Amino acid sequence: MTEAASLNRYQLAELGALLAEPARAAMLLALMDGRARPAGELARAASVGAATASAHLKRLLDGGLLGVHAQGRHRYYRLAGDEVAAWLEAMALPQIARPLRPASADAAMCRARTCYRHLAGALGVALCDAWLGRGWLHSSADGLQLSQPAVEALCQAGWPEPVARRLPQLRGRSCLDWTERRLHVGGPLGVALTASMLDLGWLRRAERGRALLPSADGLRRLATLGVRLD
Amino acid sequence: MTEAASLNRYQLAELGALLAEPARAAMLLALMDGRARPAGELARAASVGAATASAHLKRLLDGGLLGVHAQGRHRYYRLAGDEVAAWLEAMALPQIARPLRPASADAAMCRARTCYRHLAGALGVALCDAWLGRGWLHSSADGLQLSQPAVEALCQAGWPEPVARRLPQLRGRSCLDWTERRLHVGGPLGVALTASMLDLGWLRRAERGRALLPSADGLRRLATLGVRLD
DNA sequence: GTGCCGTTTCGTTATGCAGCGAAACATCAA
DNA sequence: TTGATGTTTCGCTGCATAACGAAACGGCAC
Repeated sequence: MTEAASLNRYQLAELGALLAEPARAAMLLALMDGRARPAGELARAASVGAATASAHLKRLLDGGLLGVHAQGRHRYYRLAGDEVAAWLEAMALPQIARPLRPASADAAMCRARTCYRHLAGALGVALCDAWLGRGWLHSSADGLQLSQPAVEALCQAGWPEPVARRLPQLRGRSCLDWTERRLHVGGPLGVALTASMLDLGWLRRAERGRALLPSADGLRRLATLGVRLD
Repeated sequence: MTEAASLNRYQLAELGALLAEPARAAMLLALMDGRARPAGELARAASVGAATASAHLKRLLDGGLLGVHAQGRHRYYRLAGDEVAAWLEAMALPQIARPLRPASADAAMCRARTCYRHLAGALGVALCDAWLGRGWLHSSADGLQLSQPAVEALCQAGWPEPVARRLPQLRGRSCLDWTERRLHVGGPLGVALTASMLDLGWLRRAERGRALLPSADGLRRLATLGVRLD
């Protein structure tokens, strides 16, 4: 059976239908940076009324693509999980778009961005390569793991010690980077690393979109950890 | 801009809409093994009339997902290229399907299958790993290349010499395997290797679907080339 | 030539669904 | 309490399009 190991025609069509509306596509794209957003903001992002947006969000929720948590009179929607983010990333990858229309490459996005909630782009790939090369990351059956020497080095570089000490307990998932076509660190480990770098001010989020902007200090610190951008 | 480096909401919706119809999804799934099929056969695969199928095929063609070549009174449709196949593979990957419905894993598909026109699954990954380990494959900026010692070994194992001699001129593309989550050899090199293994009878296509069945002889020969299935 | 077959085009019908406004519901701030 | 704000539900209209049958257009065989 062609579809035995993956989706059958109805499941595939159902997923396609969820993307088939520009309003829903816009909402999903707006959520790809991993932040949760209230319904009204998503309605504005999609340029539709509140009632329409609500209906679309319900469909995406029922389809398993979104999660939601209520807080006061707001309902915050987010992508349902890392798999959904990875899937969307793959869906929206430029290779297939290129023949349709040349994609305008955004330099900052190529350099560093969030892939859902972890670091991707040239910087993410450089980090993964460098640390694998130094033996700071090793891959086992259940994913990537940080070694003890890496923890020491992170502390040296200014990482808060209690946070660094917990990192080896987290598992990383290698995640294919669509602009670089090489692997970077995702999963709980990738998320934790990225969160710390944001906290430390080595990176900050762009006002809009998924780009991450490394600070001068951040680049210096990363260089001492073997991570260099050409 | 969120979508700067990839698709905007309209392009994403357009692609979604192409998948959103079970009939079109069925046609695409039927073409994922890389073979070209006439319109009538696709109509039957999708369980719709000839007129309806023709309209769907036109939409997929205009959308850039299919290619076509006429031969006599038949028109043979095929996926537009490797990127489309890879994109569909990503669309239909089981991770996102799992929460919707547990996917029934097909043992033969997991072991060996076509990823569009090249070998994927456990066997494809094993081949890639083994040959990279032996230095028979090396990766350069523009992809994977077969080394001369590998050519000699292939000839030893029964590969037709003129074919084997041409292999180092072909470039391979490393392709992420969705069941194994590791890389295998795609691109022109992967296609050529797979075609030869089919010609040699080391593999044969399953009657239906994308599974590839290795013969006892094929497994023996592959083992002499370092490729082993656990 | 004539008939057969695979395919596309045309014309038609019917259905699914996106969109909005109005109203209901919930939460927060006076 | 009352009013303001964020969100969902309901009812409605209009449009896009999937489906089929009939007919037209090719290529092939006799």
